[in-house]
Amino acid sequence: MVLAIRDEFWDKGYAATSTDDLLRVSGLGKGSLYGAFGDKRSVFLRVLREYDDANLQALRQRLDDAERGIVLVREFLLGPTDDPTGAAARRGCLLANSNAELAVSTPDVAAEARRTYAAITAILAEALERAQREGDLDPAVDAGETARAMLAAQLGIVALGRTGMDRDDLATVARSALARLLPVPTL
Amino acid sequence: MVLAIRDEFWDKGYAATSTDDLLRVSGLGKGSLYGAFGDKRSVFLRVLREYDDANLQALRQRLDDAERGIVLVREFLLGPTDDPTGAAARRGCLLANSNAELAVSTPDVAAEARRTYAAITAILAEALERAQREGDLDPAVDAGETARAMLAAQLGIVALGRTGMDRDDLATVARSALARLLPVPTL
DNA sequence: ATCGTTTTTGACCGTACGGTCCACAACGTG
DNA sequence: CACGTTGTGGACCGTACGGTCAAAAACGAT
Repeated sequence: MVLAIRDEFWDKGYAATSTDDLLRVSGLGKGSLYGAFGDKRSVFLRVLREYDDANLQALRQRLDDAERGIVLVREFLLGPTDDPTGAAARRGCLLANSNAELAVSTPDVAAEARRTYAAITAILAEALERAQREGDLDPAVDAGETARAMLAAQLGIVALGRTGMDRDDLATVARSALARLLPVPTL
Repeated sequence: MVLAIRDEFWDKGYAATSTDDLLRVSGLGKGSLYGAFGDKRSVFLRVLREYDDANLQALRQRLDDAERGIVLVREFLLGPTDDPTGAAARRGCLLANSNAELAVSTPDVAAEARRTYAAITAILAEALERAQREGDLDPAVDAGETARAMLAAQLGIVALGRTGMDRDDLATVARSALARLLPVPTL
C-alpha cells in the first residue's frame, strides 16, 4: 500500500502526483490517509525515508552476505543495468529523482540525500578495504576516494538510465566505468 | 527574460513552477506569453532546448579554443565544482533535473536528454583522441568508452552537487574521478 | 447485546491552477 | 493625422488541487 504510493511518486515526481492519485493507488479514503500520515508532504518524506533506509539496509546486508568484497562493488555499478526489460533503469532512483526535483525548495530532501550518499560511500569504502584484504584490489588504492568516485559513477549511470538510453549502451557505460575505477590486479 | 524563466524552472522544477511565476519573473502579461510560446509545456520545452543547445555549443567552442584536448576533459569533470560559493553546484543541471522529474511522463524530455548526452559523449571522445595525439593520454585507451565513463562521472558529480554537498567534498569526488578515469602518462 | 472508542468515508471548502479572450495600447504606413 | 496591424494586459473561466470535518461504520470490551 505504501509501496503503491511510493511507485506513484517515483514515476510522476512529487509535484505532479495529486492527493487523488495517492488515494486511488492506496485504496484509502481521504481522512484515513491524512489521519495516518498528515499532509502530502509528510507522506512523501516518510515514503522517501523508508525507501532510503531499505536501500541502505539491503546494501549493508549484501556486503555481509557477499563471499568477497569486490563482488558488492561490481554489483553496485552494474546493478542498475541488470533488469532485462530496462524498466527499472528507466525508472531511476527515487532519491536521485526527488533530490533533482526538490533539493532547492525542500532542504529536507537534500539533507536526506547527503546523509544517504555518505552512508553508501562508507559501505562502499568498507567493501573496497575488504577487497584489498582479500587480494582482489591493489592495496595502494585509496579506498575512500575510490568509493566516492564509484558513487558518482553509479549516480551518473542511474541518471543515464532514466533518459531511457538503450540497455546495451547503458551496460557499456557501466562496464567502462567499472573497468577504469577498479584496477584489478589479477583477472 | 527567457533566462529568468529558465532560472525559475531550474530552481523549482517544472510542475512546481506556476504560470503566474513565469509572468512575474518575465514581466510579461498572460496574453503575451501564451501568444509567443503557447502553453506552459511549450515554454518549458523551448527553454530546455535552448539551454541544451547553448551548452553543447559552448562545449564545442571550448574544445576548439583549448590549447590541448586534455584541458577540456579536465574542465568537464572539475567545472561543476568551480563556483566558490557553491551556488552553481547546488543548482545542478537543468537538463539533468528535468529528466529526473519528467522522463517518465514526458518522453520528449527523455529524448532530448539522450540526444544531448550522446552529443556530449562525442565531443568528449574527440577531445580524448586529440589528447592522445598530443601525447597527454595513453594511446591504448579506448577514447569512446572513456568518454562514456566520464559522462557518467560528471552526471554523478552534478547530482551530488545538487544535494548541497560541501564544496570541498565535491571537489574531492571530482578530482578522485578524474584521477581514476584519466591515466596520465606524464605528470 | 450494549455502549464507548476508533477508523473510515466522501461530501465539502477555499484557493490557485492553466488557459482563453477581448478591449485596448503601441506602432508602422500612407 | 488616420488607419490597419500587431502586441499587450488582465479580467475571467472551469477545473482540480490540498486539506477539513462531521457522520457513519467497524471494532472491542464488558
